[in-house]
Amino acid sequence: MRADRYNFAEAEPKWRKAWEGAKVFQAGAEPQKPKYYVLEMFPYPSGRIHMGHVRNYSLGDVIARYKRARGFDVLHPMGWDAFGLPAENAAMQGKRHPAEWTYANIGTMRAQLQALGLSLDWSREIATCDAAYYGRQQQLFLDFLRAGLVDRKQSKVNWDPVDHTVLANEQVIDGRGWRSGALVEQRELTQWFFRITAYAEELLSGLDTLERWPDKVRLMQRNWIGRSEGLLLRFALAESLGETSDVEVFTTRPDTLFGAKFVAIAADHPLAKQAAEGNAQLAAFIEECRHIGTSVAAIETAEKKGFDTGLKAVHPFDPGWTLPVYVANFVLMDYGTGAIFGCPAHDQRDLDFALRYSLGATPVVCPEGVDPEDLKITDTAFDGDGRLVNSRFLDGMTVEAAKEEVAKRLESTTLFGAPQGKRKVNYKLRDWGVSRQRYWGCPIPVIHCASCGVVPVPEKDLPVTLPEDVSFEAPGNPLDRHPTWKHVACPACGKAARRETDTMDTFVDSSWYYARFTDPHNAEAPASKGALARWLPIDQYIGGIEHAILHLLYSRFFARAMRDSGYDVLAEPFEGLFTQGMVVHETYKGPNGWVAPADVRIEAGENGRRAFLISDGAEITIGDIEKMSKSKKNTVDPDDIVQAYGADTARLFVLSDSPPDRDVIWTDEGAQGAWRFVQRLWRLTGELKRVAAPAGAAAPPEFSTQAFKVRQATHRAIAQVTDSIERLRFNTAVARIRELANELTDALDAVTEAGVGADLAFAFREAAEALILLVAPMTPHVAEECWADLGCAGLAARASWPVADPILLEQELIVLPVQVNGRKRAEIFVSPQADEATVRAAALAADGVQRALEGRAVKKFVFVPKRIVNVVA
RNA sequence: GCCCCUGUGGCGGAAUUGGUAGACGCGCUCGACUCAAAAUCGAGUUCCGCAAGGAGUGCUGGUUCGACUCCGGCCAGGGGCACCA
Repeated sequence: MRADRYNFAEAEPKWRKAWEGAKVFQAGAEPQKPKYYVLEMFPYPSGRIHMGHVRNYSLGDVIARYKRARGFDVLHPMGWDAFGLPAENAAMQGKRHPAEWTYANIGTMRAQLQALGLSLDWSREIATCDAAYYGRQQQLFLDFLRAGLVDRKQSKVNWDPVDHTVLANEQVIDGRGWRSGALVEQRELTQWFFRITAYAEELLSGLDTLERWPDKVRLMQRNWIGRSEGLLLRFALAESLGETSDVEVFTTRPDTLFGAKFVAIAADHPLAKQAAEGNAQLAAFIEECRHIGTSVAAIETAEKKGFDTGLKAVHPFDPGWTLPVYVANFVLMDYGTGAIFGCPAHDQRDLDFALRYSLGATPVVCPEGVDPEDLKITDTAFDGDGRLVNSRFLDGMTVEAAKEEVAKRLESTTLFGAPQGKRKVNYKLRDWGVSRQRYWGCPIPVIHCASCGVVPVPEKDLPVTLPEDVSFEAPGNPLDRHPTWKHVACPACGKAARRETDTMDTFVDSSWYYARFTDPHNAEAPASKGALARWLPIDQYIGGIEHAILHLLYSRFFARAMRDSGYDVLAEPFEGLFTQGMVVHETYKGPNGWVAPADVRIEAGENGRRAFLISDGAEITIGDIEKMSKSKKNTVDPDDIVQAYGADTARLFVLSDSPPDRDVIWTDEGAQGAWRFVQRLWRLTGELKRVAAPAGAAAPPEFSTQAFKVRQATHRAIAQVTDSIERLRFNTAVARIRELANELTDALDAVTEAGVGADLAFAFREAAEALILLVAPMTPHVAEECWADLGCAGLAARASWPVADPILLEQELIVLPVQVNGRKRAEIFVSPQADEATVRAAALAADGVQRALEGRAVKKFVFVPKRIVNVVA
């Protein structure tokens, strides 16, 4: 017996079981079909899923289910980005082992994700903290080491004094640790680095091939890589300082060389250290520079400060012209050469500095149409284009030509036996420091031997597993404190040696997981050749914009590093990328701070919405709509929604209304709207079933107008929903499905049960099945329930995508708007094939057109077939 | 400071990519059913106007038969980078 209401609580688990039993979502079962790899960024097992996860995985699931219906062998896997600091923090606070904490969270979150009915191949589930996974990562590390893509170098690192760990530059936000928020200090340590800079040019040019990536992300990566072309040039010192007789600078503006007023070097430049040896004041200044420079607050307020070393640099084009050499706090040691020449007239920073130390500013570039005599530099530097002035042999040249001329001359002159200048391309991109002094990460598989140096762990000894018996009582790295773990015999000479106790940055874990999914249980290799070849690249990757730079750039690097270590993978792992928006929610503020939505009652009237506390009825303030966060208490727990309305409602809501790349505002009313539609689908298919032909009925030879119209509505919806899904415009796909539901409701209202002939019955059957299949990627459970109720064979999840019949998309009569002078005045009904003369006659005869013309003559008649008519009078 | 994006009803948004602005949903108003409520169903809902009609996609100027869409200048909001020589 068919119930009036759709009971999701019964239906949803039932259909998930059916899918599981039939192994519908297992990838690779049909190798004869084309492959499609859709992947959402895997979650960190923080404890519970949030609405952002629901949105991310619902988006991916629509694509996965749609592509499956279109005949692809779909790979849609799920795993856990399971290493990282929170597990260790939890261990310190809750005295639980990080592994226990992590796997408990994974258990909870897996159950939550499964309750959403996602079409995932759970047989491929991985966790990066599993030795089966990180052992293969260690293998990759050794491959990269062998290929010369790994470095070990002394380096100044960002030290987080709270988390007791080194942070990558990218993990320092506003001078503070990205997790702890503590002010970062600088320390010198020997660190492991991936040589991502070796791929700077390739990572940059590769962006141009990523046509299915958002422009925004490509631009952000481009800026991050930060390519600039310039010139390395050496200034001779008028008097050598010890061994040092010159200083090399990098500049992108060699054309402004005749405007130079000073040379500035970084505080940690070797020359600065040398000069400070006999100069206590300079040494003090250098020390001062070291203390600022980390926090952004300091950088913003810090003035351009310098200290004159007393050294003089000789101008490359005039032996009699010397420039003072300053140590300056705004010169960075790790970009270019750590030294610059300053041209105050054409660089704002240089000007600020020159004004402070009265170094002058001679303009050497004059914009077109300005008299050089009128050129005055006061407090704003001119960085625009123009022609050279005050520059001897460069005078009159364009900036471009002058750059070329200076480069050419300095390349051919020599200083101390080497060319004085050299063209150079510089990048902002730095090598990727991956060492972390942490326990809960992938151990770096090398051994330090006093006699053999750094020795890679032999492959047969992989994985290097984490010891389980560790304590988190003291700060610092538990691996280093462990009594036995680090003491091993050197694989090369057999003498006592020491294991590397650093673990890898967790960004390493997420840089290749997509490759592991192709062959997740391989015990010999990261993945087999065949699996990589079959599944990569990822056809559609989906995740948050917050990973626009780091994760995506590291993954692109990893693919290249794998390629160059002998793996058969493409340089670009993600062919299509989609960055989805956040789930946001209104905030509520009462007298005692933020109030959770669950504790608020909203009243809406003509005069707007007001919020009241449920507990005592007191009115509270409705605040801004913001990203869901615990601090603002504006979160909605997905479990509560699934409990109250079912998974389909939650899925439908996050897909409706907002385009997927924009933020979606969670509202209770909207959730109820989604719930109503889920119920309506059930009722509507029930009503359609009552008048529809049985499943599999043959098409009648002829269709009445009424039946034909129902078929047209169905096929037009099929075409438009398909197009929307292809373009990832799920909000319009949902809207179009709702429109079809409205049209079918109207069609049902217009007939009586007795008046339905074979043709109309066929049309209703076709419509009901199409409606269900179109909505199935979004609300798969109710679709399955309706599908079964309609008597259709098999599972809706296995059914083919409906195909629109082009003949049914054509219309015999169309509505053509008629404008007079660009304003719509009438509508005429004509055949889409109607010629201009016919349309003109009909248009001019229309009442509204006659009225608007007021007897004036027609000056021009514009006719765009199937679109519009415009009468110009 | 530099770079980028976005501005459409009360709200989220749609618009065949230069061709009927406001699809679809939320909210609201009125009505039906009900003792009542919920649920459901029906009608309406850009603004001004009783209406005829007029105005209208942040502002402003332009191109065009025709502009939310293209171009110039402003304004507002959001994001990224940030002493990168």
